[in-house]
Amino acid sequence: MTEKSDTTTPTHDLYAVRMGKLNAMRESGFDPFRANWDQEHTSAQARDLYQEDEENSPIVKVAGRIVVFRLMGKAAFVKILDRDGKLQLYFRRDEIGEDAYKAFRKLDLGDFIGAEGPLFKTKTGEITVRVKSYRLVAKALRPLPEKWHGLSDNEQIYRQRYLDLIVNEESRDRFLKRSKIVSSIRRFLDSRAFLEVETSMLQPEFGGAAAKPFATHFNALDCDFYLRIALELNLKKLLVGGFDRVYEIGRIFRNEGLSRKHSPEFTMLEVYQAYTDYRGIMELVREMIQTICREVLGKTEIELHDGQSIKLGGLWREVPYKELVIEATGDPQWFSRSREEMLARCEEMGIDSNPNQERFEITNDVFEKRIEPNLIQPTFVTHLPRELCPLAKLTEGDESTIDVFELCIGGQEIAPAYSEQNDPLAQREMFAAQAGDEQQNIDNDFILALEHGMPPAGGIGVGIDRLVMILTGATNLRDTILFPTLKPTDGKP
RNA sequence: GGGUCGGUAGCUCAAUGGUAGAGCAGUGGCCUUUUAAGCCAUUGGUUCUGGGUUCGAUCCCCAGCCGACCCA
Repeated sequence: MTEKSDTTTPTHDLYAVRMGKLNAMRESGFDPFRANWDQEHTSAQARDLYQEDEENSPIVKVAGRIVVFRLMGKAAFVKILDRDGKLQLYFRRDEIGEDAYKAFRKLDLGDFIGAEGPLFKTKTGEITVRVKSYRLVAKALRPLPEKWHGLSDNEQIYRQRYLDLIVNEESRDRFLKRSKIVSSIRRFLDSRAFLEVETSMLQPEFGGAAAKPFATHFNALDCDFYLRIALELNLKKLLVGGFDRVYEIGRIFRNEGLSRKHSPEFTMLEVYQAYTDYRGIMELVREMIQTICREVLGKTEIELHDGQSIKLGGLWREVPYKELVIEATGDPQWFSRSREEMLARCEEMGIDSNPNQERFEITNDVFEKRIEPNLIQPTFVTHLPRELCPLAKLTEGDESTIDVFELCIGGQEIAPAYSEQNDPLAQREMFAAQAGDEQQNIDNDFILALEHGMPPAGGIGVGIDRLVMILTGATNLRDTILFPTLKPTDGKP
């Protein structure tokens, strides 16, 4: 393996120097790759043990990667990084002995060490371990990126995320928050008696959303399968089966382009609750996001780069889709206009709209380009046109719209929610209308389930990556995904 | 897919149609409370790839690859 990495990446001096140090150690009988250390305290735990009365300061045993190395003759300051962050260590020749100090001087940035000693405060007040003994427990053969500017080459950040996590604190912090957000979601839903389930990713048919799937081949059955594009249909079958509060957090795949806001694989939370409707879900999702804010961020206000802030506390604005469109177009009669009239108005407004589109699609262009980007504060956009989703119930009294809301925050759509359609006959009609010439694509399996009876229910899908983006101030979806999809490199590193 | 910008040392970045530079990292030396530690010395380059123009190209031109941003 070592030879292989030598051929894929040119050996440079920094690598050779570190290899030399490793070989010298091995020849002297110490192999850092066979060493270990009992880490008894994380950096944060160690710091918590500090006592002003330093005589009584306990001995701590810590371990981590060396990220700062300041050598000053017969003493040195080192900082190690562990899962809780950084901790400063102070090495002195007269504390650890001549031989140990001599070996210590040969350590490199990036090496993993364990260290033990009492705590003290430096002149500038930083809690530091006065090292009595230490051990090298893994050698880094390659150098870390530059300590001050970190790593800024995007491709390297994504392909070698580990380097980004080591040197870019903001990135490290964002991924820690992502994990906490997900576990906070689980706690919240579990506490309300929702059942977490896992449904199939590999499916013979795909459905539940309008998106192109990734296709794959199942050799044993010699037929094509698809990676799921939504969780919806399976979860509703579980409502039929009597699991009347379910959720799934899982990866879904959509065979579309990449952009700042789109990734071909992303994480979706879908929640279904029986005996409620979209209004009940409205309250559920607001409370869920507010709980996450409290637990993970400790606040409900998020500062944006332009000085504005998103205020997630309290009640959220609620406004019908039609009202927003009429306001944006300045045309109270918008919804009775012809396609031509709509297109003409779009042109006036500088909106590029495909002239072959249906009226609802043109209207949706107005929404996506002129309305959504301005919905910075959390907003429930309600009563969308029925054509936009075939899986929701029609609004009583206005059958041109459906009982849904689209939650927008920070100018992005975060979560669509519906009063779920449970009338199998209406569902079949909606599917048929949508399928047009491709009636064979109607999901009869799903309708069969509905025919057995599904309780009235509300449901919601939350794009976790986008939620993390908003809550952590990321400007690019890929900054919230540890290993985002990239073009292949043809085997080159 | 289109437009704009970029690709130079391990990392972050300069520069020039005429022998390619800095900071950090590395190496050697000084330095026992540093905070991007400091001081002295020093190693390190297929300037993304392939063509072209030119006496001479890292720079100019063309094509390609990769990336970022914007648009579709």
